[in-house]
Amino acid sequence: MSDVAKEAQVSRATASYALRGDTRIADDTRRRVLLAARKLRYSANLSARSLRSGKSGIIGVAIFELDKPYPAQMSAAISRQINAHGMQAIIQQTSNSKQDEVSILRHVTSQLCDGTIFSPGSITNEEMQELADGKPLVLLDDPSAEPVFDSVMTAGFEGAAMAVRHLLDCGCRRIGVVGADMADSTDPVQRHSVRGRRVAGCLKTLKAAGIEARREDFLSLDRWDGEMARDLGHHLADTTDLPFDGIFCMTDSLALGLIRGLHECGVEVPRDLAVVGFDGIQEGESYIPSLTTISTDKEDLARKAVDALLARLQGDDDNRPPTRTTAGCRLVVRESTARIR
Amino acid sequence: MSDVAKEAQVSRATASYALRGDTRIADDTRRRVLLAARKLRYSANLSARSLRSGKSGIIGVAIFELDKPYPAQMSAAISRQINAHGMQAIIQQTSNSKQDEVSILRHVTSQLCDGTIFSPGSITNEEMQELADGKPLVLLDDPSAEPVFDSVMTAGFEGAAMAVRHLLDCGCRRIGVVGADMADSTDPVQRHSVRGRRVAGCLKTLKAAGIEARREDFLSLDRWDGEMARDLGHHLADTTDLPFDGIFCMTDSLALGLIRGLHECGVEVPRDLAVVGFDGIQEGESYIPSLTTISTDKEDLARKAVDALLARLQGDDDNRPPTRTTAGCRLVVRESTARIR
DNA sequence: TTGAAAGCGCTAACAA
DNA sequence: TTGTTAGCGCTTTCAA
Repeated sequence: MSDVAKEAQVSRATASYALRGDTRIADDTRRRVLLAARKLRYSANLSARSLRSGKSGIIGVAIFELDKPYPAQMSAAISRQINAHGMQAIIQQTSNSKQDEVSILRHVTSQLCDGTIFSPGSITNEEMQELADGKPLVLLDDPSAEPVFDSVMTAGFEGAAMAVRHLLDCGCRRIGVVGADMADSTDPVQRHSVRGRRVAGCLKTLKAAGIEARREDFLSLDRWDGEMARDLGHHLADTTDLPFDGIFCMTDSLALGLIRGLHECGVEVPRDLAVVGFDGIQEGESYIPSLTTISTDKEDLARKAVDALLARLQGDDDNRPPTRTTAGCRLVVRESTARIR
Repeated sequence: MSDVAKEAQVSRATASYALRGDTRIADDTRRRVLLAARKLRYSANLSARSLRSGKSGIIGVAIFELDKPYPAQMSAAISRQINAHGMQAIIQQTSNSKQDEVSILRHVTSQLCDGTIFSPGSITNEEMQELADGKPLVLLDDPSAEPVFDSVMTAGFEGAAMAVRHLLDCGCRRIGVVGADMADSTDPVQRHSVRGRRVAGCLKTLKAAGIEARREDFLSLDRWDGEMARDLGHHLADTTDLPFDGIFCMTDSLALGLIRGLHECGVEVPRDLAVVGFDGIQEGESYIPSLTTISTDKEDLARKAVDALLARLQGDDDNRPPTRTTAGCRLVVRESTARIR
């Protein structure tokens, strides 16, 4: 920077101000400095700036497996949104391991990022608060009953309710749910989780339709993983009498795995039963059959998350209570529920 | 750090050495320092460390669209590999825009990362060299004729040759190629690109089989995008006589889009023609029909890329010529080529 | 084996 | 409107 200042015949401080567009600097001076900077191909040292000012212009995005479609598409959308605000986005993978979550918060988020959009796995609010070290965090699908951080939620309750409503509208009467326990909607720990809210939505619609939900209609899985759903499909198809004519899966990946598993055993969707997913991943559109789903509006989610973070960053009032917004979602009807009643 | 030093009753310098495991510090002293650090929940300030030492322990991964399966799965693998070496990985999206590529190199890579694994889009070697500012770069599928940086390649030539060989083995005689021009293998600019190498592989196998390649069997697309392939599928299916009995697609995403497009017009894979993709994305496994593909070994690619970067980082000899390695790949035969001859 | 002290490149308070 | 100057928290040279 000294070189730039010398070239522009000003002091280092003036150069610093001019480069960052401080209004106190005269237009003419600023122009001279910018010219000099361009000429010398100068760009400010991030470490030094960050050390001194505590700001880096970098926003972190921390999310579980990036090789799964939903988190990948979500973080891509958030990253674009951050760039649109002139900041740099860096994405990190928590791999659903607490150790990685802690390490990211401790070594990158709190150190380097002005703020982070975080998809919490097994870490607690207390741990986050300590590790974030005062840097603002916006959580995606925060499962806490008492929010401590700003968060953006997916519309689990409304979405699942719509999904089951749609299955009923398609004429389904024996509805199964894949990826959760019926008890998840009442369990104090699971209740506010993605899973709990989606189950609650299912139950609401079933109840409204006068259908009694039964525990055995909820098929839990150890992980939300397409391979597990595929195995479940085999298992379901092999039971002598198919117990369901419609299935709601907690995620699109589960739905696609399930459809594949059923297919491998001769049960076809939508011919033999209807399937609805949740998330709206791109893959569902070109799958055969294409997947009916509750599609979360990822642009909307990204916008709300980034806006919440920027509000905190510019925030005059650091102590205002955490906000909680919900991303839009809509039912996208495709082939997987195209049943002749 | 002063606090830690005081707590451990040593000087700040000693604390610094002890924390980083310098051998000069007596075991006993080190233990005292580590204990103090833990007690005070101290962790070193990244900006300060990086400003002073020029090292951050962070490796960058810059890749085009993260919402596409192949780059997402690749960067996830690289990120895990970096973590396995005890370093932090940050992923950035170039969105295939030169502006983003420049911005990432200028503001993050050269400033913050000890090195970067970079998937070049439209940026030139000269620009990278200037922007990287001495920080090592490892390129993924570097298209340059004269490499300037270390790089890891996918086995485009061998893979494509295998793919077409497999189509021939399945009894296909009228083979189409989707996503490239025949001229790409000879065009001086495209020749070393992913596209050019894959086309060259096709041509080699065809020639060896005594089949003359025709320009019109190569169906170019503006972008490697599933939607474009889907449209192409419509178009192909609508021609009175299906011109191909086997198609090799430049990528799995193209293959899935194409199969879907054909399906929408009543042409079924593999019944009416066989399709092979390239990349080995997870989605191909559970698609209906499951996709035969040339699967790039992503773990191998990640390992080679990270090893090359670490070698440069520890490198005694900064001037040794750039290395170029190739990731393994294998033919994975699935339903999309299961034809009765 | 440890400590004192300089300084990485920048920003921001203060002075002019 | 611009310049002077004191650090931000750490690492590393040099001296003890």
